[in-house]
Amino acid sequence: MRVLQTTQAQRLETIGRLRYFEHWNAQQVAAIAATANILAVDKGHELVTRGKPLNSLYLVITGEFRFFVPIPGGQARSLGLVGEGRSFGEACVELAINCPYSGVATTNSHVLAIEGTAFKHEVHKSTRLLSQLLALVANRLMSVMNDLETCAQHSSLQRVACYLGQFQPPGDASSYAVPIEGRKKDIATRIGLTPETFSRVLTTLEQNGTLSSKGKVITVLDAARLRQIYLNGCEPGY
Amino acid sequence: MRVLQTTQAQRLETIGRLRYFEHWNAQQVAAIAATANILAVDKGHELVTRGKPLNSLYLVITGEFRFFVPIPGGQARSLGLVGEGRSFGEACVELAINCPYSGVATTNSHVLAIEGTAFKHEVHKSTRLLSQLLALVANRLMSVMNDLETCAQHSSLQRVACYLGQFQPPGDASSYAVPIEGRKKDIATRIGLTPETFSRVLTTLEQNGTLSSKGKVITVLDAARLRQIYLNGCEPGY
DNA sequence: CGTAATCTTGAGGCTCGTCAAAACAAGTGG
DNA sequence: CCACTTGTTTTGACGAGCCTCAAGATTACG
Repeated sequence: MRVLQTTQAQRLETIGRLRYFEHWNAQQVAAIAATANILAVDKGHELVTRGKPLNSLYLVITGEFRFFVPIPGGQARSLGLVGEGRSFGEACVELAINCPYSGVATTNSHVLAIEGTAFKHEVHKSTRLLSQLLALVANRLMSVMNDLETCAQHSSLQRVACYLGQFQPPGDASSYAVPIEGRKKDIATRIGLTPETFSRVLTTLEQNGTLSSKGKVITVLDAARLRQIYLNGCEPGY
Repeated sequence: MRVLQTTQAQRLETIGRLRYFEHWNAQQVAAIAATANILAVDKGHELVTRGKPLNSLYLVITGEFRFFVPIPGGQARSLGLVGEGRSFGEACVELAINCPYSGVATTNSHVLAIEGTAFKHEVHKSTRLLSQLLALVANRLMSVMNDLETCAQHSSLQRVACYLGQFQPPGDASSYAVPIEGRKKDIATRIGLTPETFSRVLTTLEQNGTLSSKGKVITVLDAARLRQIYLNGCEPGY
């Protein structure tokens, strides 16, 4: 990881292109640009570490980051991916606490690192920015609650069914595609399973016609049956 | 559950006694008091339900509520307790989404129900109130992340060790008390175990001198060993 | 003091994790 | 374009750990 040498003008320009700052006025942007840095992060580098202080918040300009909770002597628990234009670290910066997760670059990436205190200072003067940040943190809370519900399911079948059910579009289409970003391994650990078990469950569900799994493309074919599996658990026949 | 007939003066007086509103000025308090109600909730009544809209946020005046995620055909996953002076529902109200958890009164309780739209309207006009709410939601996020980490542990021993480790006070005292509010059953499901397994793990840890468990009082006696269990997992001898 | 709820203890079955190896996919350099 | 490397996914066999069911002990409460 290295800090790119940038001028204030360059940083302003970068920030100006990010939708994250679309409600920020020129003065607010200038204040945080003055303390910001652009970092080049190599693939595989751990930019933030669970338990360590987090003095900046980060915005992904290009590339992608994977987040997880490390577990002593075992598979880390995945939390998800953050791609271009999205951010992380707000809640830690806000509370000035140690980071509860680790994050590594999945690709060579560029990130904008914004000094936490400057960010807080600007945001806390504006109801508009505070509202925006509040919504972001609240959404993150809901997302984690959702994960928590999924891994609270008893059986591996139910966990997978619960996970896949999230992606059902509004309406009652019985067939829909499930987006798989990143590795299946990460989906597995995210819902509290090993990659092996996750793979086995997918083949089971494929064999009984509930879904089709071809490489990185999973398609739910029978949403009603998926829902039955979720509700009934280990009903005989599955 | 019944709505108590109250006057604006009574509601103002109730709100005035709650620390939650200590940074609210008279005008702000008056605005939400106008839309508020005081509810008497019987023990066991489910005030909020997972998946249902939540149009109010709630403040517990007297009594206590238990929150959980219901799981089809099995033990619900506990989320924790909310006692007097504390609140719930902010994040749902903010995002205007369905409630991700259910909550029941553990005792006959009185709660202040505040109309969500009025609350939002007032809060979003003030940087001070927004900051307060942001901190509250961020803290809740961290709390859930913490739970998530605990139930991500592999073995039941590690989960319990991880849970108990949270309560270690700063410094390196090897002995400390663990507060148990509510039922052990709820601690168990909160960390992804059955009550039976949780009970067994406690007796195991008691037999090897790591802690003492007498009814509702758990005392960690050997914090260093607890930490070893957490780190090493199924090390022989435990 | 009696009823209800919670907690503990016991026995057994089954799911899931572990280990290991093969199949597959993707990216690299010649 | 193809061999090679690296990393991910799949498949198989096996065993441990946890959940389930059930009954007893303990606590809380009216």
